[in-house]
Amino acid sequence: MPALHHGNRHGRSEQARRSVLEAADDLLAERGFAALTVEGIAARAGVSKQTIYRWWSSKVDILLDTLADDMAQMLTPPDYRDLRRDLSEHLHRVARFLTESDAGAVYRALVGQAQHDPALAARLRTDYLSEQRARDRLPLLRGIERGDLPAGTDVDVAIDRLFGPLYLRVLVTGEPVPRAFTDRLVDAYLAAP
Amino acid sequence: MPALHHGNRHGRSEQARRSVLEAADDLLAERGFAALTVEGIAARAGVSKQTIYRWWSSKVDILLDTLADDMAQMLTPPDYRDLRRDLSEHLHRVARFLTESDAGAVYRALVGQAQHDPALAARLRTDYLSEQRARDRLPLLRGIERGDLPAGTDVDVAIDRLFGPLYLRVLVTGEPVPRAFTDRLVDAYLAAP
Amino acid sequence: MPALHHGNRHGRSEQARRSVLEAADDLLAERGFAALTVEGIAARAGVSKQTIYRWWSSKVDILLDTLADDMAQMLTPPDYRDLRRDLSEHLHRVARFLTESDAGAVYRALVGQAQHDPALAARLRTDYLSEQRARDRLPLLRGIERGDLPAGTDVDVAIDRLFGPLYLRVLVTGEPVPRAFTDRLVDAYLAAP
Amino acid sequence: MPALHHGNRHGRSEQARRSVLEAADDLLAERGFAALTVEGIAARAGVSKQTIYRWWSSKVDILLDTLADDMAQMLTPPDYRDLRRDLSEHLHRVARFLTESDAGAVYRALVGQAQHDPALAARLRTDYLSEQRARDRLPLLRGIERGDLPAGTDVDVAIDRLFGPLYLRVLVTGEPVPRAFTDRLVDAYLAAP
DNA sequence: TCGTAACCGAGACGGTACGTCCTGTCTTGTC
DNA sequence: GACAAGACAGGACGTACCGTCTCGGTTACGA
Repeated sequence: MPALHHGNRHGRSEQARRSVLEAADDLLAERGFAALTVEGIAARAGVSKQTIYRWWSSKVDILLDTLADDMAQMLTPPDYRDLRRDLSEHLHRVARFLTESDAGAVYRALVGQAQHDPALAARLRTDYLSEQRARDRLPLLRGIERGDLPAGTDVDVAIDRLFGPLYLRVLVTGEPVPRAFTDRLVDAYLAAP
Repeated sequence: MPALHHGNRHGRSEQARRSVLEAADDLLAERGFAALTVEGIAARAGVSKQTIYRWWSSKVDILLDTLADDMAQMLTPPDYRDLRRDLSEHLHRVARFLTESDAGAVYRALVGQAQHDPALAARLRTDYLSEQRARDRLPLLRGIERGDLPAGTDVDVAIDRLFGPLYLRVLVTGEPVPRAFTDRLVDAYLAAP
Repeated sequence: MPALHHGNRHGRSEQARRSVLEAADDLLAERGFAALTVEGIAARAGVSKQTIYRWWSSKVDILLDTLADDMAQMLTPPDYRDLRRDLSEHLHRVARFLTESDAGAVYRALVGQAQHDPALAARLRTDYLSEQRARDRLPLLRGIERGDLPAGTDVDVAIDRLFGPLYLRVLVTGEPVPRAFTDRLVDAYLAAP
Repeated sequence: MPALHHGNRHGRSEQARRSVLEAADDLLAERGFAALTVEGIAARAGVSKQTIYRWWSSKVDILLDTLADDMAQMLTPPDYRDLRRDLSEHLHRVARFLTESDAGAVYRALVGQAQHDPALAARLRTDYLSEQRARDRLPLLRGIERGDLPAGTDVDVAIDRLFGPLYLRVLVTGEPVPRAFTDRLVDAYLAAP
């Protein structure tokens, strides 16, 4: 394993890749998406622009790369074998991811940018949101299996009802999303699933 | 009354103002937010860049201006003296506004941009979203007054539950928002208000 | 007699005219020709741009106006009935006009600008330089009349020989033009007229 | 030796440099200094504005660059071992340079602009005029060495007397500068050196 | 062991849009 | 009818990034 190298015939430099992703993350957190430029990332990462364009197509592409691992890691729902608790915990984690984590800031920036860029929107959906949707379904599917939810439950509508209000606050109104709020959404859902 | 004039000490040219707003609207619809430039708007509107910068601070500022009238006009909830029908109709109109109208495209672009620009986010909230929130409250307040809803109903949470799933589809997943979906949200809310 | 008025049916405002000429002069002296703008003159003079364009065609036109009186006044050669003294004194005065006076600064700016603007060059020659040339001829013509110079003396070449070195220093090399230098030119000319 | 390349870490593109200088020269000759713009030069040269600003600070800076070679080449005095002939020929060449050559047009434009711009004036003097002055001194120094001129001759005043009338005609009066005129200046100088 | 291929940094290149400044024209209402 | 005020279309300014390109240096396999 070549560990850290500065370029050779055997593949890209892992060091350069990490520097770029970290620089992009840092600059996004420090200055925001609007002030994020490929030139800035290159300078911060100590990397040439060419190296960036060799491996990524744009600053958005870099951000998508930084997101890949984090989402699966942070947003996999727990399994307490208790529907209410599973939902409550998962919603709370999603809320914290979106509002407090660096990865959440990247996510919000990408969802924002997707409003201007249909190609990004499509890519986000196929590569990221569909996987997240699959994770979000898990607690509900387990609930159906256990008989805590009726067999015919429309899981997708359930997810829209549970997570929609959360996204509304995060993306539109900017209101905080405390646990009391997410728990109330769970209550409302369970009262009329 | 000076009606249409060409700009003098007594104020700006109404003709120039309208040309700019229309040009911005058209270009957004035709090419999208990313391809929208102040230079392009100026050229399309037959107006100098200086005139644009005299009255607006950025392309975002222009778009905010195009939005002002449309929102109040398109998104005022009807009053059928029937809570279910009021909510159903209003949600449906909001859904159509967001997904089908030119003004909705402007709105989505601005919400997207607000993810990158806290100042825009703040301005959107104080100048636009709070007014819309006030309009959204009306059917529910009337329902409470009529006794169709309990006196202690938390109207804001109700709005989050009713509209959140809609925004999730529009801004994130890109799924369509048919009337069947919005009606289902109304059903779920009324089943456990 | 309308004395000072603010614009009316009785003709142009003398106050506005003076303000503009003074403002132009001051700004040229303070900031130089390059930083001189019609807008700046208007602001400094407390006059509208329209008023300037009503009476002058450009900033150059204003400067020409400021020059008109000064040149005749400052550059009329004295008559001591002594060729050497007349020439010495006149050359010295021209040198001081060009290097030390505000009007000289205007003159240098206009000669500079005339290198870029053939119309200005033509106007300078017909309206200003020809009159100055006529004044410069006077001491020599009087010298011929008195018999101090040969009858066939080429007065124009004489003027070129006497004043050319002076202009070379003022316009090109930037060297000072002390009286010793101008007197030396007179000596050289009189030694071989 | 990389000869012609397209610009990289090892230096600028010689092709871009030449294109810019030629374009500036052509445009000055065609339309004059006032109509010369950096944008116009960039467009004509097929070069981006950024490339121009990377290497030159203004259109004046470009023109200075075009002048460098031409002056030394066109204005080096000949050596016929004959003072009168050397001076006559050199003056005539300078006159033709100033009035007929493209480089002379550039020179006149720069001297004109130097009236508005002290920094340019200083740069012209240190980088160009002093070298030219050195060349202008050569015939006179050789004349002194040969004994054709007195040992104590003030060479600088001699140059002012010989060239001043020429510059007066070129820069101020616009009169032609035929060989008869320059020869007459030589005669006058040699009659009273 | 040395050539060679892939990757690296550096940075110049042609472009596009930015936001500012000034030009010269115009319109309005006052004096 | 001249004036102050100032909005207007136009266009050049100088700057910031974009995405592409070429260069010379570094690394490590394979001939």
